[in-house]
Amino acid sequence: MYELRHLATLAAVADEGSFGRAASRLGYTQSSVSQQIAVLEKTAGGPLFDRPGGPKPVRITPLGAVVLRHGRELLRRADDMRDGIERFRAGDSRIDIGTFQTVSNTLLPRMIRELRDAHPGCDIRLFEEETDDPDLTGLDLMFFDGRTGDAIEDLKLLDDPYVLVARPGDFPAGPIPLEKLDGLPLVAHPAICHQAVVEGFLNARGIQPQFVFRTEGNEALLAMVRAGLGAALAPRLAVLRDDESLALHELTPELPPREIFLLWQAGRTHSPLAAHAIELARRAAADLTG
Amino acid sequence: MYELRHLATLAAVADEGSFGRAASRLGYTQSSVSQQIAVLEKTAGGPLFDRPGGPKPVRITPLGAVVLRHGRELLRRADDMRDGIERFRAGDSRIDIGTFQTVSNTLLPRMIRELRDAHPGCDIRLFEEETDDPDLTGLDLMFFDGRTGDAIEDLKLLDDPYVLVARPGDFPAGPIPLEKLDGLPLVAHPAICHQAVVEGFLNARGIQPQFVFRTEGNEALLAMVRAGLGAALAPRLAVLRDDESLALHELTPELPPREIFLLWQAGRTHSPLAAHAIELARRAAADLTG
DNA sequence: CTGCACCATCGTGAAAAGCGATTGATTCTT
DNA sequence: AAGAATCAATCGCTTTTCACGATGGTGCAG
Repeated sequence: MYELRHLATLAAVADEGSFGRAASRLGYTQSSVSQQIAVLEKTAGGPLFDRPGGPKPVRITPLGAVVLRHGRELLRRADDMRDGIERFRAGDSRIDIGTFQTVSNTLLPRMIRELRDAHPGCDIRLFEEETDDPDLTGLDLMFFDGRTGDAIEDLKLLDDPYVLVARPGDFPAGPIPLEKLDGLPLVAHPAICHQAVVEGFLNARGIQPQFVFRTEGNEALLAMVRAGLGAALAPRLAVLRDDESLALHELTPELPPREIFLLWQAGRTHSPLAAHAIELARRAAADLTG
Repeated sequence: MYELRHLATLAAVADEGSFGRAASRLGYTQSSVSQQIAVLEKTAGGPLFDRPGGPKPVRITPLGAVVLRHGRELLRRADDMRDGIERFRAGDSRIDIGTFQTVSNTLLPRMIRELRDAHPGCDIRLFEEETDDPDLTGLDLMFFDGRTGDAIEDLKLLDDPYVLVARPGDFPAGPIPLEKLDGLPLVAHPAICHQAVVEGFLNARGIQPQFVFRTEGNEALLAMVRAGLGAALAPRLAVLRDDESLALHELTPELPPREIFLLWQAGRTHSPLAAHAIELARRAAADLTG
């Protein structure tokens, strides 16, 4: 088996025309270089250099030229490999992240910005999908509002409490008793993911709001509220900014908050980029709640 | 420094999904594979595989994937190198040979045929040049009618005696005394290389033939003899085949024979192809004289 | 012939490779 | 729930390789 170390020595000898000079260039002794070339010559099956003797430079043989040509190519590729690994370790690589709407509007922008600042050359790819059954294949990380299967590890980022969003004046200020929701016309997200959990919670208590409109789009949801179609039962973070045309009411007792997790395939060792992304997501979530 | 042996092990583990299976595939023990991967992981600066434990297969990490991708490329190139060296050693390569007319017509055809038979894939390139001062740069071997500089080694192939070529009946059969050449109208090669030596030899003895025509072309030379322009003073091998229209006469005393050598750059280690070519030339020359 | 520059070789010590046995962890089976 | 099975890590040990310094031989120049 040829080894890169020997090929590097071969190239140095060819460059320098002398075993001794090659040795000092590489930090070896002359005898070591001599032995390395001898090993290479045994492997190749013939002499790689002609040694004229005396102060004349050694000259590559035809066989040596063949080995040298391939060897230099190999050494160049090995350098490429070192570079590639170095860049990967520096975070200059790719990360694929799954997300969903609320996260895309709240956590993600800040996290992406910070990640790009820290790793200018990196390639961040986002996949937005609203589903009950997250598919992590091909993704390094995924935001999701719930825990899932056992081949998946998670980090809980934050609790996103449910609130009632209404037009100012429609409800008295302050928390609203849960029973008031019974029969109330509401707009809401489709009954998937955590929305289904919340509605199950209400049903279990005999509270049955009247869902008059469902949409995945947060903006559409709020527009319906402004239009007077009804109040919205939605997670707090779905209401992006302070908006004077909308009033937010806590509920009492509280509904089970939507829990937002960051998921990844169990047992996976993260790339530096992914590890950093997890930390940034954690910090962004802490800032959002705090 | 990364080593090819470790990269081969890495690839085997990635293929097999198991240290132990990779070990038996490569003829190592499991512990050896474990250590090799550990070395690679230290070099790369992080884990290359996730080990779930138990019968689950190990899985490559993102960092491992980077190393593996480059490693496979390196291993592929190393295989190419082995192939290249193997083919070279099998003689499946190139040889550049310098020659001149007489050799091209006598020794070379047989030698080339035998060389191609022995090395079907080889690339033989011929460079025909008539000169006093042979230039071996870029040539593996060169035929020449004389020894030359000190940076050149040679193998004497044969003596090519000078003969007088005439029309049948122009001279009595048998050897011709050298003095008969004095004043004789002759056709001959240009006075270069060994021809110059021969004419110097005649001059030193006060013999001055009358050179009525000179040409490099052997066929032209013989055609002039047939046409009756004069006899030809030429090396024996310049007269290719038995030809009833021509009579060959030895000379007495003999002229210094043209010596035909095979030359190469001094100290050079020959490729297998060149070594074989030398041997074939030697044998062909022996057959020609014997 | 002597000095010089150069490579090969030898002996030695250190490092690495490789192996067998054992341990510890995890999963599958019963 | 307990045991069997699978698998990687680790330890102690031997063998091989690596690297070094010293020495010797060789071709060349003064």
